[in-house]
Amino acid sequence: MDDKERVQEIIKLLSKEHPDAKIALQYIDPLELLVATILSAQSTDKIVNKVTKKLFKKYVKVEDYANIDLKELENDIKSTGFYRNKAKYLKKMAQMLVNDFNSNVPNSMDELTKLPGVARKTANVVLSNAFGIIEGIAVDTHVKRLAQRLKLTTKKDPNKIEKDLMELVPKRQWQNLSDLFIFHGRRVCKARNPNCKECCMNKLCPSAFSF
DNA sequence: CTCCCGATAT
DNA sequence: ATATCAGGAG
Repeated sequence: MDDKERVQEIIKLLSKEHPDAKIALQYIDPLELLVATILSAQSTDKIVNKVTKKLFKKYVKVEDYANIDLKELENDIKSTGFYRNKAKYLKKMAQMLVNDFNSNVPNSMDELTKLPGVARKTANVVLSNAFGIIEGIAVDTHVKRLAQRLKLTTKKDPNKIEKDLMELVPKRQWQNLSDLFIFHGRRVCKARNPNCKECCMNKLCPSAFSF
């Protein structure tokens, strides 16, 4: 069986195991999702959701981020880590949204990736989940790790991994693939001590039991 | 490539 | 103690 057939079997098995696989970040509009996704870098959805619960009551409009004192914003997001960079990105991003995008979150890859702190991963998450627009596959640390272990790619660069996956999987499954890999990566195919014994697709994985 | 960085699991 | 967590910029 070639890789295209193998990945279809993988998706089938993962869908059965994780029928609830979908984004775990809490948000009610594109701005909230954009902010939550930026905060999620090298953090967990659990921590981000805890932070945004308070954050989204205090910051409702882009102007609220654009006008805030940087130190205060840093303090509000501190527990997500990388808080100085993230605060700087959020404020500059909000200023750009006000100045160049009429205070709205844009809905195209080109426009989103112009924003400070937003590259393809964040843009893909916002486009697909907030706007229903599929332009690519969100390759985060989990998608990267699983794609490599399953040998669906030989690349290291997330953008190249995204390209390989896009050629391997039909567009209608791009979103689901990302969600399934993230769920499975958190629960079973963990970075440390992956649970190959309990993994539903260990027969399809070249790396199974090799850790 | 390095740097950013607190919270959590092992 | 240390690796890792829904990354991106310089």
